[in-house]
Amino acid sequence: MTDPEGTPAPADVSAASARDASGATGPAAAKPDRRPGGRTARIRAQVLAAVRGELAENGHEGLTMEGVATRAGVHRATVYRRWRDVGGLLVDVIDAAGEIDWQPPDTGSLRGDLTALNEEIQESLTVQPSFAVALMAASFHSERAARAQTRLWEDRYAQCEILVDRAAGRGELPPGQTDARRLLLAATAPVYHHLVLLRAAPDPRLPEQAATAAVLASAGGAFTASAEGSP
Amino acid sequence: MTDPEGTPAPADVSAASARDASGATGPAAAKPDRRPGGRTARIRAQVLAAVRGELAENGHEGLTMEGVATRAGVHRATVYRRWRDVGGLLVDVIDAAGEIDWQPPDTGSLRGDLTALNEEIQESLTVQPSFAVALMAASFHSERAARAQTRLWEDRYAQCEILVDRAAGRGELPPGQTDARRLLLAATAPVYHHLVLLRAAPDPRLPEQAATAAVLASAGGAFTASAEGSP
DNA sequence: AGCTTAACGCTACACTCGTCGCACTAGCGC
DNA sequence: GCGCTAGTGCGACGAGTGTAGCGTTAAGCT
Repeated sequence: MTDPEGTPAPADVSAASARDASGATGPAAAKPDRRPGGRTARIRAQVLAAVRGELAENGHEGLTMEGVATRAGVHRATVYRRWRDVGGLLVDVIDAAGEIDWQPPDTGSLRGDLTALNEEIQESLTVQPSFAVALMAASFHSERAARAQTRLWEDRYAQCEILVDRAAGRGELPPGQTDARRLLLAATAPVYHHLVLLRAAPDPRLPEQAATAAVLASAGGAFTASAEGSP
Repeated sequence: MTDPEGTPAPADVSAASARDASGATGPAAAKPDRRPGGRTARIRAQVLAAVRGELAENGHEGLTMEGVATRAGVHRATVYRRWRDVGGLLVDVIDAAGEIDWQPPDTGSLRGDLTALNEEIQESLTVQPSFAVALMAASFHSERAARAQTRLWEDRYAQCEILVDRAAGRGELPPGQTDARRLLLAATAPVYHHLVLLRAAPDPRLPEQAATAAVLASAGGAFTASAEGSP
């Protein structure tokens, strides 16, 4: 009961149909899709729609396996077999959302880019229902949800490194290799911190102010590898 | 089932004995402590010790009401009556930890203070068992735990504002009223973000680097009220 | 010491959660 | 069309969760 996903093998049921682009693991290629035909696909669509509906009505608190199954018109056992737990449902919903084609903002200035990025983050944490908040809540119970959350943010940050490259090309950053990851972390973390940990009301000026602070810090050489903190 | 603490009145059972210093609310004063005598206090001590023990052994996942009751040698119903849910237990444990006598660091420089503060935060999120992580997990399920978490961090940040005041007195900050809260947020948020959301391994240099970045940003006037973002 | 009653122990109950075995439906290949 | 079987529906079960009623214990007060 302490480790809900201790068994490694039978957990790829939903991953088989959802995650095909990044199927770099071995067993995924050996068993790509046994029977992806009409009924299976239809049930998956019904269940994912039910997850979205439940999330919209009851929030991430009211997202229960039985509620999803009832709303989808599917038996509980089917949902348990294919998605295992709430984290698996959320992972599949997010993967199915197809946000791989997300692009970081490009406003012409580093400060503008970071501000736009922060506004996106603030909205993703504020909008109802918030998949980001639901995934965070689930990540404390489901290891798969935790990995999905880490992967999601990791991909986003990797994509956002181009913002720093572009800024360096425009000469907005001081000479020396700036650590893009630390700059992005400093710029975006306050928004997340303010909304999730402090649970304060969203401040419409915070995205810009956090971005400005990060730009100023980088102008001071806080994120350059030639600074003092690196051996 | 969707709202475990919809009833407002009977939720102050544990608050009666735990929260006496900040009893600014009305009903707390009307019924301060009906019978705080030997048995009640002893059972509370046993239960809170059991919570700490369960947390240390099984983590915040394995923290269940029945496990706590069994370990404390107390009946389940008693734990349910006095603490209502897991969030109530955590709230009481944290209140009982007596962290009112916590003092922000004083190293002689703003950067040193913020670095020391960040190292404390990093340790509190890294140490096993981490009450901070457990409280975060519980805050997604229990409204009382969420409020306790907000209150805890709010108090900490309020106490830390003295760091900014001292730095201003030493002339480390630019002229103009600096927003202490935003400075602290910018300094501390990256550590939390890095460990919780990105779930990355603790970086021993991150506390110092985040503190340095915040100091540089404040030197650039990012947190002064006379800057552009304030009407 | 004796009385009052808040608080605890105990039993029983209803309910949810997650799993298992079996029957059956419907893709898929022939 | 016709088998084969992956996938689903169904019912039942065990374990865990939370509540209610009632008897018992012991704290607080005179």
